[in-house]
Amino acid sequence: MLSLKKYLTEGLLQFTILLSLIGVRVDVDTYLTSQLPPLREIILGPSSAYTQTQFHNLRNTLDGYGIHPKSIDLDNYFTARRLLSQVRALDRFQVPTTEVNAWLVHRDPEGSVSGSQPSSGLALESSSGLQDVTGTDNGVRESETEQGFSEDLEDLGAVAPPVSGDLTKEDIDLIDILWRQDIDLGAGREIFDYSHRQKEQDVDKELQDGAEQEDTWPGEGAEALARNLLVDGETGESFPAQVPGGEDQTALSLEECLRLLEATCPFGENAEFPADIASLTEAVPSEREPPGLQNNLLSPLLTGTESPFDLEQQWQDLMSIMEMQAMEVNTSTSEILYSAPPGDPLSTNYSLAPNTPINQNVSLHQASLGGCSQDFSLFSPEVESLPVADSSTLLPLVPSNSTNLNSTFGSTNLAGLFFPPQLNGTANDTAGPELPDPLGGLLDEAMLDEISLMDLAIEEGFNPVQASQLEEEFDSDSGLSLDSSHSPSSLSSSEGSSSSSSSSSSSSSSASSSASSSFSEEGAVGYSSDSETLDLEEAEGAVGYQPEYSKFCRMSYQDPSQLSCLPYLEHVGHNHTYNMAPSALDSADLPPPGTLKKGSKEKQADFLDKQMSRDEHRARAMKIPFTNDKIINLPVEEFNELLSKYQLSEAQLSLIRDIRRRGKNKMAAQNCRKRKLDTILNLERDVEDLQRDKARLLREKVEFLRSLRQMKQKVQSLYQEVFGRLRDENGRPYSPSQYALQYTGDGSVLLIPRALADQQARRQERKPKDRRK
DNA sequence: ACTGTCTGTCATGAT
DNA sequence: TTATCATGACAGACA
Repeated sequence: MLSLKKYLTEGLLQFTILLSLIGVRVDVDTYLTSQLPPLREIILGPSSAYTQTQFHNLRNTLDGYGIHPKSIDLDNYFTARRLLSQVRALDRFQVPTTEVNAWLVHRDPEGSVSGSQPSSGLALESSSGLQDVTGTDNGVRESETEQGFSEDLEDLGAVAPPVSGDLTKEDIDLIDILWRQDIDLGAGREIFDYSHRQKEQDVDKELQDGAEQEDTWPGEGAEALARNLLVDGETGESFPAQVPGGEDQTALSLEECLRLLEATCPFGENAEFPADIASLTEAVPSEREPPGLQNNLLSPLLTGTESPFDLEQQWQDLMSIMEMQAMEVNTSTSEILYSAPPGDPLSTNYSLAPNTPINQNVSLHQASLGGCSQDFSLFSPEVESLPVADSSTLLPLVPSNSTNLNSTFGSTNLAGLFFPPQLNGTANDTAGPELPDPLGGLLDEAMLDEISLMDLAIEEGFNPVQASQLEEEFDSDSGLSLDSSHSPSSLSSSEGSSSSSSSSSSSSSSASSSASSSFSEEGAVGYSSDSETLDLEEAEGAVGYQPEYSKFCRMSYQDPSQLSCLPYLEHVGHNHTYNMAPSALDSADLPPPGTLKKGSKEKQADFLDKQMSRDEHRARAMKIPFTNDKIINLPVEEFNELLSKYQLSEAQLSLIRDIRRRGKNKMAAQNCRKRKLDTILNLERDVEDLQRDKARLLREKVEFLRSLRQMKQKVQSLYQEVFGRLRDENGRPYSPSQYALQYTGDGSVLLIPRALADQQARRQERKPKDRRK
């Protein structure tokens, strides 16, 4: 729990930084107006504070384009930037990992990540990106750099998890500070109110719960968001669902970007397409957005389609962030899945599995993981195969899409929103049927099959594990309580517990009870023999073998199927005389040879006599002059010395050696059994731990897969979006059947002929297979 | 009487 | 070689 809290705290800080670096401010403001407190708190607070710098950067940058800093132009700017960095981020989708988060936290704020993550999208900064070519001022570049960094964070899952109830006062204070800084920028203070935060936390809790119970919130969140999207929390500007101005500004920004893009790239073959578009998290694929953005943005280059400001996109952004937050919680400790080529540019995988973006999820759907089942529904074949209510969402260039906004947006079916645009080819040229599947390589069949199996396994293992955890908590107490309660004759044992071995089941239990205070955890060191006749003197201090006894109880308690504690306790009446302390053994003196019959002087003599072992009786019969304890436990030298002191017959010596041998073997057997039991218990614990780990890893894997799917869908939509905006010299769109975008390792985006792209895709597809072999 | 468990003992191998 | 230990197998005691 502590680790989780720590992680959440760190995540919050990371997320703060992240958001500050992202240009999501305006969008976030939109979210602020929503009824989704957690986002408002987590996102807005930090972002607004850190965005201050970003904000000014943006302003400076935007000034060059005549965008008013306080106007809705910011929205446009951010939208444009988001698109660019989305495209830019196409080549660095990565599985979020905790390790990476840490790395990001300590990362140089400069944003020069290329060294540590060569293939990351940050490489774009150094690459011949759009900005570089166009020679925009440094401000832009910096902001983009930061944004790229933040995007990386997001891509890597660095988004802070919902803090929920664990939000510490420091966190709140930090957020408060950040918000205060941001108030100047127009961010509504009410959003930062603690009450809001409480609500947010509640929602966060739901989100976290969703991590295990898998998302029941989306619909509500979407509705709430939809209701409140209309007001910009920071600027206070009303933001109607169909805000014409907003798109215009956004369009302008985009237009500028694209213009730069065009200037950079002649849009011929191999034309370089520096994709610097905003963060992925921020820009959950906005199927709606494209139309609106295109609308006015790309006037010279693109045929714009009109659409209102994209509410759906914002909603999706929100959902994306929330998803990542929720994901973060569960993936806090995961590093395993990160083995997937982290920096592997999408170019590597981009066209590996064209038109098969979703089929991998079949196994997921089949998985019956309880907690995740609902999430799986997002990717379930049925859902994915469902006809998108508004296919236009996937077709940015279709002007008529805007009209369908409400229908789609109103839908609570997330699956529909995240629906991959694979089927849209008919409606739009840009939405080519050959849309590559950049992430297909990450979701290979084997991986998914494994997940399916793990899902099945987890169902079996998870609950038992939890149960065992609870049982372990009871464990220590249960053993003692059972033990003490079980010894009905403890009182009777008190009479002769110091020196007598138990003669019956009752006395034996007394022995065990007395031993409870003196037994040594490590192995049986004592020895006591069965008693057949009364001999109080000789009776060796019978010390019950508490450890083994308790362990049996424990084990049986943990798993009733293995051992039934009660039945075992019934058998406790046996002579559990292990681990007798050497001192107790020494206390037993030589038995008076004549006391073969019950001594009337000692009441317990009867019982004790019965407790005598066969060897003891034999020894007495043979008139062995020393106790069996000594015979057995004395060191060899002392034992030999002892033997030398007496004139013993051959029969006596033989008996003594047998007694010693048997006695030692007896203890050895006890130790052996104890070890065996310990081994079993340890194995049991190991199994439980492994089951827990397995369940945890499976959850993490599921989360990763989910995020991967989302990112893949983002990529698809962005691909279509970007591709759809590309125009050749004549202003005509490129045919997706003839051209394709390809991402290179340095972050640049190339427009290459489809044939070449397919060829490269095939080539890269073989590599992983070869590696496997 | 039967059964399961615990325990002691033996045989055997290892140290 | 002897002593000791470890362990499987067996049998007796016990509930």
